[in-house]
Amino acid sequence: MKKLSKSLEDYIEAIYIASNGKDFCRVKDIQKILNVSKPSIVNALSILKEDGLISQEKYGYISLTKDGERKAKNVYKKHMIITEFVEKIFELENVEAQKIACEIEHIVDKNIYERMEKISKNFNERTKRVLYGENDETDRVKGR
Amino acid sequence: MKKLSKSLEDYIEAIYIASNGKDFCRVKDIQKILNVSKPSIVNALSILKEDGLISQEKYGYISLTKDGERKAKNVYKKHMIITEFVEKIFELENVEAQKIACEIEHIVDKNIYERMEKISKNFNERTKRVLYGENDETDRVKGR
DNA sequence: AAACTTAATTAGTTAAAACTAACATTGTGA
DNA sequence: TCACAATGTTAGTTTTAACTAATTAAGTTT
Repeated sequence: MKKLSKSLEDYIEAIYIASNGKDFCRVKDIQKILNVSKPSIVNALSILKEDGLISQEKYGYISLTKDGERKAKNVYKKHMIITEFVEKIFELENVEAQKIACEIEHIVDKNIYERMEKISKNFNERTKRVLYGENDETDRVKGR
Repeated sequence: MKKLSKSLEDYIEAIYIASNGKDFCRVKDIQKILNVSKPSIVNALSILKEDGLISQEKYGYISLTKDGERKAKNVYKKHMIITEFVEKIFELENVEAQKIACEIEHIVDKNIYERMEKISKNFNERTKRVLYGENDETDRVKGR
């Protein structure tokens, strides 16, 4: 299965989110999520169709194929992991973190987002203090 | 001063690096750094010229203007900060970190890379242990 | 200084990803 | 049911950033 471009990753992720539990969505649902013109979407859909990641007949519902769903879930998971990581490590609002995740998700490979996941899983107040170099219990013990 | 596109940021950074202390460089020096064709470089130079960030006469040396140098230093500094951060937090080789930094540097804003800087400055073995959830002194004290 | 090599430029093309305007289809309310 | 609104598609354009091939200029060597 060949690699999708950044923008196609965004589209397939948006289709997944737009479907929201159901097994289909429509162009307008994607539009709400991505804020691009309908022709842009239609064009992207035609490529995803060629790649066998979605199916849709003219003027009809859009749905992910097995392959497409696998792909979409991957992208989405990555997105979630990165958002959480960015949110925690830089102390950002979710909305802000989302924005950054959107861009970073096309850059980082598995190795890295697995590390992000690990770090997030472990993250707490102390992590934050240690990270930003504020004093914590350990420092007091050592008399600094 | 208007914002440069990602690729122009890369070009101006490359010019800065290619100049390497001197106050000029040549197209071929940029080519070594960016691995793009000469026409691509020439085209980028024409835009940077229009924007008043570099000066060059035909077939001549390329040099940054005051504005251009300021801009270039900014981009370069950002690049260094991000590289260091990525290197430390994900335990990557410098080369790997560089690659990621190249892409991320066009995404993150001041607020974020200042946080990166802070984190890097403070980073040590203990930070790493805490981040990845391995036991350290504090844990032992607490008898976990 | 003529010939050759290296470097830079010009001209023209390509590809990705967006857009607008115009058109087609579907669905709904009067 | 027919008209209108909402949705989707087509066609054509624009922008950005790359490319190759061909040309021109500069620098070196003999």
